[in-house]
Amino acid sequence: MSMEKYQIFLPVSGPSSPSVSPSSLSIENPVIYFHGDSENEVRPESRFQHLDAKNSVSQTSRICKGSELRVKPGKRVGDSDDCRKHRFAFQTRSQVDILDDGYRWRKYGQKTVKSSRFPRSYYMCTSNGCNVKKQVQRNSKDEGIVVTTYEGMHNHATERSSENFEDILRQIQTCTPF
DNA sequence: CGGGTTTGACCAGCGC
DNA sequence: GCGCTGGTCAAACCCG
Repeated sequence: MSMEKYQIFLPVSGPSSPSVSPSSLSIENPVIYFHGDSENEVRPESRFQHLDAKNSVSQTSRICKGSELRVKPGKRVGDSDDCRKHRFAFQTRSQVDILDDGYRWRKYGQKTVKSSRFPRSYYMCTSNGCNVKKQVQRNSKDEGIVVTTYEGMHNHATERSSENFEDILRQIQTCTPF
């Protein structure tokens, strides 16, 4: 794995330590991208693009762009704020799509996307009042890589301990200040 | 029976 | 204006 693959994009605001802990996975060469706060005029997308312009980057920005604009009458207006304020994407090399991050997720949709030959799955947190969503998709260039995009902040604690991956995450962040 | 998944339909934004 | 695309809904279904 190249050194460049370990570059990490830290959020300008938002979760200081993302609750991402696929402890049940065989994590190999995690590649993590954090998406900054667009409200603060920070455009981390450009930094994304130099690393992986064709995959998770463009999709992440498209996802949130759509979520901001598409608010149905009387339906979850708060989603747009969460999306703008807290979102990040990361990649893991894994055999399974679903990351065990300690939260409970309900799948609410799956779509085939044009940019990838693999379907994109949509999940929402099942905790009452928690509007966090995530999207999971395999990298079309490398099907061993799973791209996970989180939107929003959990307003509750994890249901299970997720220390294993947090340790890994901490090590990565320590090794690669950006 | 309750909770989660599947899947087709629907809707809105965007590009042409 | 229209078609394409992505995100969400919701009914049907599955499973413990």
